[in-house]
Amino acid sequence: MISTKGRYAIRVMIDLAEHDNGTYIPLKDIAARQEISKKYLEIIVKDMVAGGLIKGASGKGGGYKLLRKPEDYTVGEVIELMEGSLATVACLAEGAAPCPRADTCETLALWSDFDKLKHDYFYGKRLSDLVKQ
Amino acid sequence: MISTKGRYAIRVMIDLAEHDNGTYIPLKDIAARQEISKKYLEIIVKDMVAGGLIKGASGKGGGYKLLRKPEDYTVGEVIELMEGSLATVACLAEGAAPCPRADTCETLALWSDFDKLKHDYFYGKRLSDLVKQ
DNA sequence: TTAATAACCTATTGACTCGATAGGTAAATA
DNA sequence: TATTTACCTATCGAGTCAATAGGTTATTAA
Repeated sequence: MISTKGRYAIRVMIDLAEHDNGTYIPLKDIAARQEISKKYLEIIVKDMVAGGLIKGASGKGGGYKLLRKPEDYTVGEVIELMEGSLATVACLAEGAAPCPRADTCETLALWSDFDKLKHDYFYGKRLSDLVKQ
Repeated sequence: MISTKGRYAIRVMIDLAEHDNGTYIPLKDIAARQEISKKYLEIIVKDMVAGGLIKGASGKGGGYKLLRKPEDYTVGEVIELMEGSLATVACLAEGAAPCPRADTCETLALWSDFDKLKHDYFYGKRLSDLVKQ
């Protein structure tokens, strides 16, 4: 299950893309449009800034904006950043301890084949694919 | 992420398929072969019995056995039973409250298309596909 | 210069899940 | 009748999830 962190992050990205007019978009506006607690969103956009997805500016006239064009973001990178990993099972996550049963594991291919499918799907989707014109 | 419940359940199914000789297989043996705590497996096989995947028999000579042939089990049904749902996001899980934003949600198709892919993948895999000859 | 705005920071919360462990009871067979 | 085995209930510590709360710093417009 993808948690609110990943899901809300994508909605923030879409909102920023749809309301991009060169200026910074205040989180207050995004929170109102998306009907998500602004306080909770703060935590999420903080990670998005740290991860290089968006840029923030303090003070009056401040807010957030995208760093790239919508077609240059993949959904996969957003989810992976926010959720920590896209892996279906723990042993396939980045930085996981090597599994001692890997050589004889009869389910490894099941999971890794699916992970490939998942990776291709989400890295094949771009932010621009989600934005309404 | 698929938890140990789903993953261990599949390994139990594979173990039962590979050691099926008509008799019941004691959980002690499965636990030893799979290197999983027998006590913990008890919780898991209990759900598997309740879900109609396997059958248990008490007493000496007892244990567990499959109810169908390996080719008549799909991986999807095992995971879905053990994890409760195969859904990627909460709003698409069976019995979820209808989302008030569904009509205008710009991410719904993203998730439901992926869920279809996932469903097809896991319901397309059979237990017999995982068993070594 | 000051008031307003908005990001940024740290901490805490309650509910829940995860992955087990523990100890006991009932059933079936050799 | 002793042994084996499933079956049952309860509990646990650690962690995650989805927020809430309150304060500080940065920036700009009046």
